[in-house]
Amino acid sequence: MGVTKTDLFTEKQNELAKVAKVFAHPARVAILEYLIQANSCINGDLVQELGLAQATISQHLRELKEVGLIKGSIEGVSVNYCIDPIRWTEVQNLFQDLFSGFPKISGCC
Amino acid sequence: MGVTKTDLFTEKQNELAKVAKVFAHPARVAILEYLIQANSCINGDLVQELGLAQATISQHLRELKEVGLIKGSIEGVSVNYCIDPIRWTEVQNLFQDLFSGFPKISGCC
DNA sequence: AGCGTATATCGTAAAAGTACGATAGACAAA
DNA sequence: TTTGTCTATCGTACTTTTACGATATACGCT
Repeated sequence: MGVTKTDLFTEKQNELAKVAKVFAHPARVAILEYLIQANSCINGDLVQELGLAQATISQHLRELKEVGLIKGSIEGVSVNYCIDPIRWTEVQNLFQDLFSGFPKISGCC
Repeated sequence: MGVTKTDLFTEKQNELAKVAKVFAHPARVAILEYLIQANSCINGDLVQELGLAQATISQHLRELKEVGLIKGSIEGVSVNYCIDPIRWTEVQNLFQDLFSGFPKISGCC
């Protein structure tokens, strides 16, 4: 995207935006869902599952890893990826805070 | 971004990604938070509050409107924006479904 | 050592996002 | 009607994202 003026916003707003960016691509959502039901997976699984090129999957995995939602452990030739439960809950709370901040009662427009 | 191969993914994955994209910018998060605490606001309020150009705010408001999270009603010269409670809950559930799908017990890596 | 498998990284083309000035349209007040 | 105010849209410059082929690296096996 273009330049984002992060200095205009609070740390929490920037953090939420950064995490949301990771959810903002169906491939990464699909990877997370696959990880949830399979518990763990390797890059190759996802190439089969999603039909994207290996390089593309690797790139998505890196972005998921960068925000801490997943972590990988080397298992011989391959790398085993899985969800980080601590970070997962952390991120869940981040969204929860925003969503629950809105009182459904306040009818307006 | 580049081209996203939406046809490779489920409708729900694409929908979640599309909504997440809206949260993926701190300005839009800030707008939503402002709307939550103020109940409603106009474009001009946000220009003051956020320090972005009027055209930029308008652009962000449009994206929020396009996914249905907010709606605006014309009020004389200005437009009153507020959160759509129905859509808000809908989106909340979309994220909730993903987050709650992961059973915290499954230790792995 | 040599081969096959698995992954990460580099480089790149195409597309989308961000921000803003300039402009246009709509309304209220003078 | 003219002026001032508020908002949306257009056009544009710049940045980031997406996807993939090509390549490099690392490991296990023979």
